Amino acid sequence: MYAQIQRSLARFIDLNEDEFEIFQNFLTSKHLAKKEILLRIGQDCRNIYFINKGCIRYYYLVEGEEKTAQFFFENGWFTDYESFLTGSFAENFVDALEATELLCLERDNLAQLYRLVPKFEKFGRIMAENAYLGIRHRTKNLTTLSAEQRYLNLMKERPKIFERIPQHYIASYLNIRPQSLSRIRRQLSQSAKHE
Amino acid sequence: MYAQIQRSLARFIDLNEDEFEIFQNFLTSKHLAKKEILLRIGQDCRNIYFINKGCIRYYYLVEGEEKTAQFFFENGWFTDYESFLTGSFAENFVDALEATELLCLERDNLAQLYRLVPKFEKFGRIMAENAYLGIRHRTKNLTTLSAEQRYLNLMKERPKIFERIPQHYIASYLNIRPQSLSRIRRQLSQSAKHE
DNA sequence: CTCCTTTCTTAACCTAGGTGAATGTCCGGG
DNA sequence: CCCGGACATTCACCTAGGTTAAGAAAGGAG
Repeated sequence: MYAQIQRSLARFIDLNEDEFEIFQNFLTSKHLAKKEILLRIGQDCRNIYFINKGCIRYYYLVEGEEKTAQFFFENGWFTDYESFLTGSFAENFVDALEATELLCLERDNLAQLYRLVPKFEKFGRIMAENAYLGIRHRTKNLTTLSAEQRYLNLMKERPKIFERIPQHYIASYLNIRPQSLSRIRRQLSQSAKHE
Repeated sequence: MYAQIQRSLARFIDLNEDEFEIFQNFLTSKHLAKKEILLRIGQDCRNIYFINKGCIRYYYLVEGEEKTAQFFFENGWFTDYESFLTGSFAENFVDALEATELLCLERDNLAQLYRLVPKFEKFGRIMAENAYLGIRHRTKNLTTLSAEQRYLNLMKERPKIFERIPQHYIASYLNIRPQSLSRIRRQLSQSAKHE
């Protein structure tokens, strides 16, 4: 149950047995059914989550329409950073696209960890840095590439997404309508034929 | 010279005199003329900068065209995070829009600070967290608002920008062409008249 | 297997914002 | 004070992607 998270953590900070045990004792586990909602808008996201198994969608609503900001898979970490860091109400939803198993680390426990094992400041820092690098990359894509380029790019960078996630969610992640994604796919397959 | 940075730092971490002095000794200062380039694409951004005075533009090139990612003013911190954190070559430019005075903290010195004064891990973490929150906000704007809404929004949130920064840079920050910003401004002023 | 829901595709039409080119304005340097 | 270059505006035209509506395919519950 803790093998994956231990491996993931080891990539950020060196912990001895005792330190990892302190960490481990702060964790709780949670199981989500497919489509189950983990976080609703207006809630306080008090946890950082590690995904042992499954797939998570992070999204928000704009005039009733769901906009997907990110997908997370096994061995990934996620949280609603705005809410987690500032204690403010989340402006986002999180749900499970598959049956999913999570490990949860509460904000207060992380704060305690910072005190008990100062090395965890580094963990917190690296989490934030990675979150930053990820969204920076995404934003650059969104502002500089056409929809078609974003689609091709995503296929190259994260082909796994196309094996597990329904197309209309992918469209939403690409910030286009499902119809537009269909159109792009057709155009690409036609221009491929004519070669 | 160090009064501003001390005040800014105090909002993140509590330091005693000695600790601040250690920090201060790691700083160097730098003066930029208007339009002077601080960081070029392909360079390694080895510093975090604090702005004592002036105004900085952070941008990148897409097919020869400058895309403004952010503006920074007095009492703000900035760096090219991708490059600073990973040591990779910067994909961005930084230049001064006005005569600007900076304080510079080198990557290696920050790493030393982490060792000498572990509290600075918290500083590093909060820097990264703030960078994350900032870009997240911007990305949400870019993906959910029309150009006109982004313009109105920016006027409300950061009116200072309009007093100091030429309009074509603002257009670039809004991710539209200068012509489009002109059109939007005209439309707004006309619809204002008809009320 | 059947029915119902969800997902995907196609097509006709629309619109926000890009493009290119011309004109006007302003500002700093000689 | 004047000239050249940078900046802003306007207009005519274009196009990527949105919208609406319909039907086809796929998949889960009973």
